Parts: sequence; C-alpha cells; structure tokens
Amino acid sequence: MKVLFAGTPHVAVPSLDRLVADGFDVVAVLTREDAPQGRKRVLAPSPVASRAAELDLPVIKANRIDAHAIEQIALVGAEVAAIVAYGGLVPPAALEMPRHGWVNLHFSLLPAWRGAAPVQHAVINGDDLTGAATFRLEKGLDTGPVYGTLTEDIRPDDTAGALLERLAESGSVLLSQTLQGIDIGMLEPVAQTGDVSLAPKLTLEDGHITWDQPALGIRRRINGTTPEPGPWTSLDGQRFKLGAVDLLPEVEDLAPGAVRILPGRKPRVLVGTGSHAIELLQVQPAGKKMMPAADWARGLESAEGDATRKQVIFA
RNA sequence: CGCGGGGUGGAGCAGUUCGGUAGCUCGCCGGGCUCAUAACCCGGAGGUCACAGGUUCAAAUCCUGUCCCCGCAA
Repeated sequence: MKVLFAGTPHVAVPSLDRLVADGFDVVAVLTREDAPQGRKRVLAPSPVASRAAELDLPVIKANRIDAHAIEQIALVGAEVAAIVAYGGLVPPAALEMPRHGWVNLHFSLLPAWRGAAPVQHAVINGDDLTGAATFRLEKGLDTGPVYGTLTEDIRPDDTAGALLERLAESGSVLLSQTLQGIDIGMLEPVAQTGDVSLAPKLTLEDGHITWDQPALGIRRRINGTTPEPGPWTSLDGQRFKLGAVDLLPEVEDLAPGAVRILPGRKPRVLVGTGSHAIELLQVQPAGKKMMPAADWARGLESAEGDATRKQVIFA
C-alpha cells in the first residue's frame, strides 16, 4: 500500500521506521521545514527529515499544508496518509486526498487528552494509565473515529519524556497494524466515547514549580514537564532547573520553598512544600549542567563555609 | 556580532577586585581502628589553573584573540 508519512519530531521516527520495516510503500515523507536549533540558531532538519534522508525517501518540507504542499502531496498518489506529530493542521481539502484518508497516531486514550501535549498532561494530572490510539483524521481537534488503541502504565517516577519514548515504540506497532487492517478492508473506525479532556501545548510557565503546592502534585508537575518545557524554580533571581525528586513524607517541618541540606559524605537536599518535604536528586543551576544534588550541596559548602547554615529559599 | 553565567587534579566549588610558586567538600590508592562498614583515624597519588599571544622580575589572577559548556531570548 502506498503511504504518505507525515511527522516531525523524534517521537515520530519509530513509526516511520516501523512502516518501512513492515513493507509499506512509503511514497513520500511530509515534515516541517528546517528550523533554527539551539543558541546559535543553526538551521537543522527535523528528526523525521533526517531519518527519511537516511532511508532515501522523498521528502516534502512544509510548515503548513497549503496549496503548494497539497499539489506535491497529490503527485505522490498515496492511498493513505499516516500522521504522527506533524505539527500542523491538515486542511479539509487535503483530508480526502488519499483514498483511505489520514490515520493519526495519538498518544492518549481518546477522547482523553486531545491536543498537542497528551502525555505531559496525563503525567501532571496523576493518571496511572494512558495509551495510544489511531483514529481517522477529521476536521475537529483529535475528534475522529478510532481504529485501535493500546494501553501503557504510568509509573510513579515516569517522566513525560520516558513515557513518550515507550509510547512512540508501542504506538508504531499499533499504527502499522491499523494500516494493515485498512489495507485488507477489515478495519472500521468507531466513534470516540467517554470523557473529553484537552491537552494544549505546555508553556514555560507550566514548568514553574510553586512550592506551596502539595508534594505529590509537585512531583507530578516535575515529571510531566520533563524534558519539555522543563521544570524550574528560581534561586536568587536566577533560573534553577530541577531533575528527579523523591518524596519524604516523614519530614513535615520545612516551610514551602525552604531548603535544608543534610550534611554527610553524600549531602542530601530537602525542600519544603505545601505538604511534606521533597528531596532533590538532580539539579541544574543557571549556567551549569545538570548535576547530582549532592554535588551542588558540596559546592555550596565550599562557597559559603557551611552549607547547612546558609539560607537557601526557592521561589 | 541578541543578553548573561561559566571552563581551576575524577566530581562540585573557592581563589581573580588589591599579580607573588593552588585551597575546600568529596572521590581514588595505601595503612590503621572495628565482628563489620558507605562510619572514624593516619598517610599518599593526581592539576601545562580551556587554548594562543601580550604586559611584567613574577600571571589562575591584568590585556587581546580563539574554542567549548550552560541559563535567558528567539
């Protein structure tokens, strides 16, 4: 079956690989245009574009599916389009172009978490189960009828990044199976049922940790915003990024945002919250790389003489 | 040339303002104590102070240029 693959970021790559490996005739790959990457704003192709080049597949680069892009898509004559995190809306004019329409791989159990950041929202919300779904694209936002689903447990220490990676792998199989089912005419999508929730793209502010929240919620937010947009707090007016944390239910005497350093060979860094304390395991002060919290505490000691007495407050 | 922080033994940092032969908390190696230990005690190795050039009797420290890392912004 002739397939048009549309996708852009890292998470879409396993799906592209799977379709190729499973013998689908990927006639073209649609991805977003090269974008400036990093501090130096160096123009870089998307992960999907890079992979497509390695696979020697024709690539169509477009930030929007406009008349010009539609023209190019029409030329490749795909029977179905598979779309995974492309990063742009598919206009109605393009929806009916492939005979079997567009099949979207979405990383949630629809209709939960419709939108751009389903995994992040699932983690932040404290869901213990999520999954992936393939559905037929229609005009509404992730509203189309579903072909198939799979489920995935959310572990207490799962970050959105780690979870997304697992879903990208397992989801690629679901996508491939969905296309096979469509190809042999044995698969009919069914309408979504259940509670609808929305998962808009996260902003930088979504990663801002406010310490008056309960510890459990803080950990969910930290995990859910890792690695993007990244959890952070501020220290002395500077950005202070946070890595993994542990809950310490037995420590209840620390004010929200107040830091306590437990001395020792391996110093421990505790922070007060609205409920009980949290232990920071990895931190990244502005201008530094991510480091073990113990290392950061040791450095404080060197700078301040006695870290355990220095007043450190996060805001 | 968008703004800013930084590159000092394996890790994290101090020392740079007012130049004068490198320090702290760990790690590592050896020995001791101990039933034992990641605990404690003693000893030890390990650094062209990112790189290049300049000023000076003398540069981690002052001047110039380059490379790299990171935060913000985009």
